[in-house]
Amino acid sequence: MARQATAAGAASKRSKAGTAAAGDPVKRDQILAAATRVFLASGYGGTSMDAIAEAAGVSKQTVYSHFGGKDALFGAIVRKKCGQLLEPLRVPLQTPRSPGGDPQTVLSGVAQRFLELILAAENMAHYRAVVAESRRFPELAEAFYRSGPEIVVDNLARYLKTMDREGVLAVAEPKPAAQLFFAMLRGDLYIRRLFGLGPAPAQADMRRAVRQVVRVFLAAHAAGKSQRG
Amino acid sequence: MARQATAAGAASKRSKAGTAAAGDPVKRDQILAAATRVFLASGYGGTSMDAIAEAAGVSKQTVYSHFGGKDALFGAIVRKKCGQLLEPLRVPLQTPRSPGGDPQTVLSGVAQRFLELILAAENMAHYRAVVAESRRFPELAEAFYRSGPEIVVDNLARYLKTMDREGVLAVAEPKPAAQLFFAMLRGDLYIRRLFGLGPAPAQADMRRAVRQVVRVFLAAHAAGKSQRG
DNA sequence: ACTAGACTAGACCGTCCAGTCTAGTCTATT
DNA sequence: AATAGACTAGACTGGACGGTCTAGTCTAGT
Repeated sequence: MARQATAAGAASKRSKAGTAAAGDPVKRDQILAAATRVFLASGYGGTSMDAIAEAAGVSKQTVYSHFGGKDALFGAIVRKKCGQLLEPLRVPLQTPRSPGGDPQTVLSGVAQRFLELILAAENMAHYRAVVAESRRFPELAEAFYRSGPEIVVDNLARYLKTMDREGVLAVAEPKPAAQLFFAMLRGDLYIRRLFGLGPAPAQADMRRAVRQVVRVFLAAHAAGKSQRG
Repeated sequence: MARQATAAGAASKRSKAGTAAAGDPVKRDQILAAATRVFLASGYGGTSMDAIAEAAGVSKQTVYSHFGGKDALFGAIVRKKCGQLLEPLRVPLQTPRSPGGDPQTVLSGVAQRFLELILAAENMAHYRAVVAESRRFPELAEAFYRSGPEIVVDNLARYLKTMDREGVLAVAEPKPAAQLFFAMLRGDLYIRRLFGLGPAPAQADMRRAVRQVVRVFLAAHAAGKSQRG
């Protein structure tokens, strides 16, 4: 554990040389990629450092040089995936009062993308790992929440607020409404998948779920209603 | 692992003697209770058989005599908790068209009980354990789903079907509607708790969530609407 | 040619742990 | 008193694993 200082220090110092050839960062990415695969497939406890080194095609010592130890490596891969989580969701709400989108279209798009995201095998595994280790690594659980659910909700809440202001929808409390919207999408399709029951849902299943959720949400927030939440 | 036959056989045979004094089932329950505590607190991988034996105040060998090994013991405690899951929910829908319950009251009751149930620390831990080990023990994940989410949904779906038939609500597809209802309750309150963020929610938070969910659900299924789901 | 630093292969250490085994205790039946 | 069966305490085995260490290779810059 004290060893990491050596390697980390050396690594950050080495960047002075402009040698674009092989070296540090490539190996690092190899390890990160392999570790992601193995950790997400077998969980923290079920993964050995030997297995990671082998999967990365790298010596064990190299793993320890780049990352300090098992905990740190696990943390690194979880955080990295957290950072990538929302990439597919950065599109929709840049256009809050855009011309080409009535609420139903916008919400359907968000819902569809969100559903695809959370049902993707890799993200399921990520979620499972975070939940499983939320006791051992509470910071990771928090990081996940902040970089996933929270951001997504805030984005939608902002959109809903705008729609409310413009009289298109009636959303007295945008944040709880947005939370509910995404909660609805973590429905049966999701928990069945989380438990590994049955095959991956078909596109048709997902579209049906999206339609249902959007329909219910719009029914509750049709303009003119005075509801909160 | 082959050893369990000996003990199990002996145990089942011994029941001929009517000796109500100490003996088998008491120890068994001690072990089960302790194992539940330790497993749910530390997860499968983080729990040692020595720890369980000590927590149960029992010799290690006794643990192995009653249950065949670690896997079997874990399976036993998870299944047992699955069986107990729904006890607090067996009350509500015995009265589908009862006199004293408009849908809002009935649904609020169901929602409140469900929310209390899934937010209880012990059940959270149970859920976390099942999710974490759903790869290693897929049968347990399935058992959980069948004895938890599925039953609850079917109950509510039956109720909604009745309400639809009587024209009190408009629920074209009872089962998806019921699934959505419970999905809404697994909202922000729930995932924050699942990740161990923040303190246990106050009663007021829960009541607010229940109100929101019931309001949205009823808005979408008000009698007269022709919606599906 | 020399050197420095990243890398490899794999031996190695200490620890933890599932599961087994032994020796002995306690209780109840016969 | 003798016996049988459940239990206890704890030593023990075998293997897995996190992490360290050694010896040596390969590549670049000097």
